[in-house]
Amino acid sequence: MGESIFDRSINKRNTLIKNRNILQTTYIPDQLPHRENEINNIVEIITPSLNKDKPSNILITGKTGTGKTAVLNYIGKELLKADPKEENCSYIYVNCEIVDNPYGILYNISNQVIKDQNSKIPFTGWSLDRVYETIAFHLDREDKVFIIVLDEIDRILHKNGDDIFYFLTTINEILKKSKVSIIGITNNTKFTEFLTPKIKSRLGEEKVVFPPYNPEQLQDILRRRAEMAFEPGILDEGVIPHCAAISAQVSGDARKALDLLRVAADIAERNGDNVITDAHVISARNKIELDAVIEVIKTLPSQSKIVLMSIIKNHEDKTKTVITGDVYAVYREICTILSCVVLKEKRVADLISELDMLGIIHARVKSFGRNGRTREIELNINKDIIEFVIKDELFEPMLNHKSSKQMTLM
DNA sequence: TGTCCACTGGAAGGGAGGGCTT
DNA sequence: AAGCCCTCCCTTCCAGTGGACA
Repeated sequence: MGESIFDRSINKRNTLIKNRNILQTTYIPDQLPHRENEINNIVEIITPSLNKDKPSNILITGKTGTGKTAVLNYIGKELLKADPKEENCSYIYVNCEIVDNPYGILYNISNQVIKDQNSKIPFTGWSLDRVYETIAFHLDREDKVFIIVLDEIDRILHKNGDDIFYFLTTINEILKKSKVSIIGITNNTKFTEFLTPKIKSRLGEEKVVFPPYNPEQLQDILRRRAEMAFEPGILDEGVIPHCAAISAQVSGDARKALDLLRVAADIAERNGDNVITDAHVISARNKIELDAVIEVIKTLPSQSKIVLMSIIKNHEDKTKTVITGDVYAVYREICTILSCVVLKEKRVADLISELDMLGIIHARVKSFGRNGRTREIELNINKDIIEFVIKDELFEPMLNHKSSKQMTLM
């Protein structure tokens, strides 16, 4: 065997990280420290399901990285241990962020309920009513409790999700034998405000709030993971407190803390350093932020990219404030140059709002008196980064056309 | 004090594209 | 093949509005 270009890289790897898996945010540890109260609380509520009694519906709220998903996954595992053959109770987990339309969610649920390959629901094509009926029919063929966990439940709402909530919360009136109880998870505390009162009260029969971790708790969580993931002695003593402090500042986000630690370790490893230090944590923070931004911009639909480009072009004149109308004018020009479809004002205005929600720009509504009321648009991210990312085949013609000065910047 | 601008925000609906059903 | 259905992206329509200016 000859030498491979990977040899050097492979030798350098795995010197620091013993078990990378443990630092991934998807990893479910055997213990979830500092969530004992929440776990007990939920367990108490859903225990009746083991006797085929319907537990109350639960609405779980808490910011990102407070362990909601981890806890619910953990509970699902434990429930299966208590009832291995699922004779009394089945646990169904659906992440509404991945599939956020009513059909998709029901399809997802049905896939876990209907085991018989031949009666499966097609992933599109049926009417929702038919899907409802089919799911209800299959639920009732058994005689047990179905606990349906809807993670990121607020995502459904924007997509006309009223019907699906109505279905899920009233389904017990149709069922003769089986029972369904819903556990909704959301990080949006205002989520229930948008629900009709009936659905609101049904969905939130019980409420469990996950508070953010404080810095000490975050440190403890990180220490436990680090012990399993790393060889001993490779962590500078400041590293864990530093990771914890950074993420405690934001929202007590354990996911972020773990990301920091993992990426810091990656960076140290790649540099061939023997010890993970504060400096690595700082690089990690920058890298994570930058990567996230780049990823968001990269995956933007091309029309949004053009809108974003229009905003940048408008900002080249530093003296004026950029408003929706200006952006639209430039947007038209760019579309013409690229010879692509020109969307209407309303749509472009909506795309601007979306860019704002993604945090790429800051667009707040402001009144200019006689000059109308519109959005004042600012860039939230370095323009060179955006241009660098957007510069794909789509924009080659435009960048060449506009100015060669711009090109040299990249 | 009222006017009036340049939109905003919400709703409704079209139509293309996925696919099922008969 | 014709008729449905759902979702996504988009257009059309319209009432509503904060504040500079007359």
